[in-house]
Amino acid sequence: MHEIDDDQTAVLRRFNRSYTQRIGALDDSFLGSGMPLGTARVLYEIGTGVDMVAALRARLDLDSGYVSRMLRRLESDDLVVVAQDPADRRRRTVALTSGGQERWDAIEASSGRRAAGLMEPLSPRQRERLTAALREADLLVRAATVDLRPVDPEDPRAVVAVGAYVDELNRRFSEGFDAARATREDAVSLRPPRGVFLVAVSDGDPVACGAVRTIGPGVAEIKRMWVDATWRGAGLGSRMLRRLEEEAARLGDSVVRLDTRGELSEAVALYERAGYRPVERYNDNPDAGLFYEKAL
Amino acid sequence: MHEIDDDQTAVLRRFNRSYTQRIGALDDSFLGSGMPLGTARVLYEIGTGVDMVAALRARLDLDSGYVSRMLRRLESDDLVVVAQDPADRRRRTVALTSGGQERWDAIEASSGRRAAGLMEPLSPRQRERLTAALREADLLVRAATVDLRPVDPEDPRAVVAVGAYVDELNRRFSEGFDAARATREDAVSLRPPRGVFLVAVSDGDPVACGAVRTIGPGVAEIKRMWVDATWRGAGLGSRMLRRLEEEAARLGDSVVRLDTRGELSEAVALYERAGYRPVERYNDNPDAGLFYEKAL
DNA sequence: GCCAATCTCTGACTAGAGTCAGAGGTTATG
DNA sequence: CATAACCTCTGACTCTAGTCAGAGATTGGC
Repeated sequence: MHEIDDDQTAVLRRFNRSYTQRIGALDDSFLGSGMPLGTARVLYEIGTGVDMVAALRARLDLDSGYVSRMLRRLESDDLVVVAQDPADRRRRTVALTSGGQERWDAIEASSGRRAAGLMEPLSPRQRERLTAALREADLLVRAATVDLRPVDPEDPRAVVAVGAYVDELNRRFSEGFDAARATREDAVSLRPPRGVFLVAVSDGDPVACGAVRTIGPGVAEIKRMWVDATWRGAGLGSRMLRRLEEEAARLGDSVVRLDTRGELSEAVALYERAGYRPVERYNDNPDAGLFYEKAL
Repeated sequence: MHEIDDDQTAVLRRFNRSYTQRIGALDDSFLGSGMPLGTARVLYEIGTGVDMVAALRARLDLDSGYVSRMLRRLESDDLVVVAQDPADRRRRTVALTSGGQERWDAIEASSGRRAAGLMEPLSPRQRERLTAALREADLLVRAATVDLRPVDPEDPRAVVAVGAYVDELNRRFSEGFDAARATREDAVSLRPPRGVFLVAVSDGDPVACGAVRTIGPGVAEIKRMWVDATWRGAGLGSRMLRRLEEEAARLGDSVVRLDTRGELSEAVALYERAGYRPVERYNDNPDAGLFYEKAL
């Protein structure tokens, strides 16, 4: 790996210190709502559309008993209603009551006011600088902390990612790719022991995917490379590619191939940067025009 | 005031959310130390050189009883020694023991490792982008959250600030300005009811200062404008100037004057941007070559 | 149709963070 | 030199956050 500069970690740590001391106080806007922070966070998530208790727990990474108790409190304050999910009666759904919605709006407004208050002392130009810096830092911090995890091609997150991938191909080439067919195909070849499907998940949402499978003795092929449009430029593609190569090695392969097409210029640039070299057509994929190979 | 863009607060809030969820975990490095976060923070501050219990309390903004208890715990773990301050025996001093220093080093190292771990997935170029963005954000966030507060010219913070101001003049012009004399003069004219002395304090340290005093019927004069070199470019100077003008108005003045010299180009630019216009020499300050005035 | 797995809930805890009221010694001030 | 102001400490609390063990209802897989 590349060495990490001490100055860089120092900047991060310095920022962390000043930030938690100052803006960390933004969290207190939750406190201004008169309920404990944990409870307010739960209410907030419900307001943003999380409608299953299990999803809530996964999102906030909390103990089930703890969440249950907080929901009970919110219920007795008449801010949410919890009901049985008719589809699976073990599960429970949550929703804001009208009073809960009001409270949510109030939290939202107060949080916005605090953010505005923080920026208030700055001149318009400085605000723009701060906003730009935070936007950049946000993208990179998020990108650095997504985890690439192997999932089954039929896992909901994989299905969503492939759906987005196919949508994009259709938007760009309008040639009628079919997401359901893609998933059916993937289910055959892109799972152990012949292949691996990886998704990059951030806040529970898939933001990138990629897969690899063995197509011949010692030869692997990379498929389904996709990065969400808002996440490009943060190095997610190359990270995914690197991980897929590791997976190929683990499958026992020493050569990696892939097909793509010239119009996907970001992808092509990514592959070439990563050391892939053009080769002759090695399959009969009618949608592909360019073929690449790399020896591991 | 200027309107604050909703998009800008949205960026700030989005950043805040992703940040506290991800890097906020940097704080856990304190937790890895086996002691509660509060206690670890206290130990950390002592290690950075805070040597008075009172300073510690002010710095972390904690209840005196609470700090006392944490110190007791650190003492019983043989990490710090608390002793009476001989100069003022109500006060107590704190220092790390050798064991405490070891522990501090360990916390420091682990915190650095975590920061490095966060950056590890990023490519060198992305790391540079992240570092630059955080550096910029840090400066602006700090600048936005300093508070400008009126203090007595003999307040230690004012004395330190004036000292830095005089040092800088001496470095740039080497004409033997004298800090002690400056403070003596300020103590006469730059305190209520005739004048006001403002310091910008960040983390307990003065990072900018400025003062205003009435020098004639309806006429105020601005003095001691200084911004710490590492804090320039964050709008602290114009904020200070604006506040001083408000103070002048409060003193009942409607015209503000000031003197400076052409070599102080940043200062001159600041004044001109703020609407100050050159006027004839209005005093006999031998160190000044330029004179400005603004009607409020 | 049984058994294991899943989801949610309750009860019983622990530990950390922080507040408040005063006691006791010490120093500035008129 | 009395008195107010100051600094630190102890005791007695409150509130949150979070954990753990199981009970009860429900569902999926063989």
